[in-house]
Amino acid sequence: MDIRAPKGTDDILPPESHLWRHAVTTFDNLAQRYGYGLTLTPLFEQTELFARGVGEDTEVVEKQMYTFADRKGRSLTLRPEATASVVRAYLSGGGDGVFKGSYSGPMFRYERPQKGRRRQFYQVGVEYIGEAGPFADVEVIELGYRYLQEMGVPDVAVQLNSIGDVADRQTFRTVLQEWLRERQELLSPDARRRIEGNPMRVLDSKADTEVTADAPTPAEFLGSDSAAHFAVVRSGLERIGIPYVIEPRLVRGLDYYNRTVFEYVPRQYGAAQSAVGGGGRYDGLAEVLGGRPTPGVGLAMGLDRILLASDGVDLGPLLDAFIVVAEPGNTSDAVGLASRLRLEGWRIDIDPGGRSVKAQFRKADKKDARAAIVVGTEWVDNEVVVRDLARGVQEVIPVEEIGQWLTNR
RNA sequence: GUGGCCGUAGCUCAGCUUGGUUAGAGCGCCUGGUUGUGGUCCAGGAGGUCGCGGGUUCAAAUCCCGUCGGUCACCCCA
Repeated sequence: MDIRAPKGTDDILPPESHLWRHAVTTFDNLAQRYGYGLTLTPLFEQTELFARGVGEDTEVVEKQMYTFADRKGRSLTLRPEATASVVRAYLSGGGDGVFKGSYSGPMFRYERPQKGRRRQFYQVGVEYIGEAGPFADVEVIELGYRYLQEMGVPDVAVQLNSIGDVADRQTFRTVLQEWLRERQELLSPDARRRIEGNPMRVLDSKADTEVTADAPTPAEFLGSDSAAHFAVVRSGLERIGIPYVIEPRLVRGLDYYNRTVFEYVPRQYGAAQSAVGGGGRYDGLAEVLGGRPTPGVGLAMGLDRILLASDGVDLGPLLDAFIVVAEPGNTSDAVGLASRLRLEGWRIDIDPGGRSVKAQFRKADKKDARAAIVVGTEWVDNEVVVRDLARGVQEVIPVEEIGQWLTNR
């Protein structure tokens, strides 16, 4: 086999894929409980959407996008994230009122793969569009935190910061730029390059932590509105019992953020890519994309990293029963029984290949079935043997009682 | 884009330093341990161009060069 999956992509097969399905359905259910509706957007968009939405000076747009020309020469890009798409979809649909959307699916970034970083990776997320008030921030942050709890990710720290509104950022940016220019020769080449284009990102660069230890932080430049907003976000989180820590240097890498930004970081997590999720407010994004000014706040969580950080979740047995064909002559009856039980909604598998009873039981075990149903000599009396595989006990019951028997297990 | 480590059975690896008869282990897989019964145990079996190409040598998984691939880290992000 000389054709393999492209660099940085993975095949996710059973049984591991069951965990992924669980991750997605858990998120779907949670988002529904918070009033978010499923929002499906294209996996590729006009390149312009990300260039403008995410920001020309960001790492993502500068060198991580999968961009290609289609047959008519249009520049398209596989989505590196979903927020810009959802906001675009909101605006395309009229862009009126409050919109709460959730999504899940693959994102694409051209990077050197490593642990917890793939070229095709999977995110779940929500966007709360059209609401400027701080309780939207609180709700989004809470939802992400609850999700990590449900996914068995232990000891999650919510790192929180406010980088101010557009005006605050402008003031801060100017001051920070000045401060950085004075220390240019101490900074890494990357950081020096960013002074003009995107000075805030120097702050959370690990290479320059020593130099920037006493640099000005966004918090010192919050206007009264932003400060009040942030105060309510914090008290709101405390009110519902979501623990957080203020991280003054957290600024995040995408240009569209303003005011509240946050990340979820599991403590004691070995891999280098520590954040399993993050998000923030993006009140200016809609305008950048050509829509009317619309506030918004959102969240994205990386499934790959969540599953790495998770202690594990118990999915329970994958099959309700495995049907064992005791003699070749019973195959047709057994297949018929499987059909009926599946129609009733039970998860049933069967091996009609004429293997030994022993082999079929082995398979029942391997397939993680709760029970085995043996179709054998009792069939002429309309009976089967039902065996509880976990307990190792079995009994003979009439065929029509199988459903009842499975229900009571 | 930069750097470290690694490519031997489906998976995880040993063997390579001191080149030499049929290349090993564990797990997994298949079959069996008589009478229709799994998960434990026991026995047997299938399965390998030693990533690929070239070189050195009487002889290369083992030494040298190249190449492709994987992996981890930096940068940055989910």
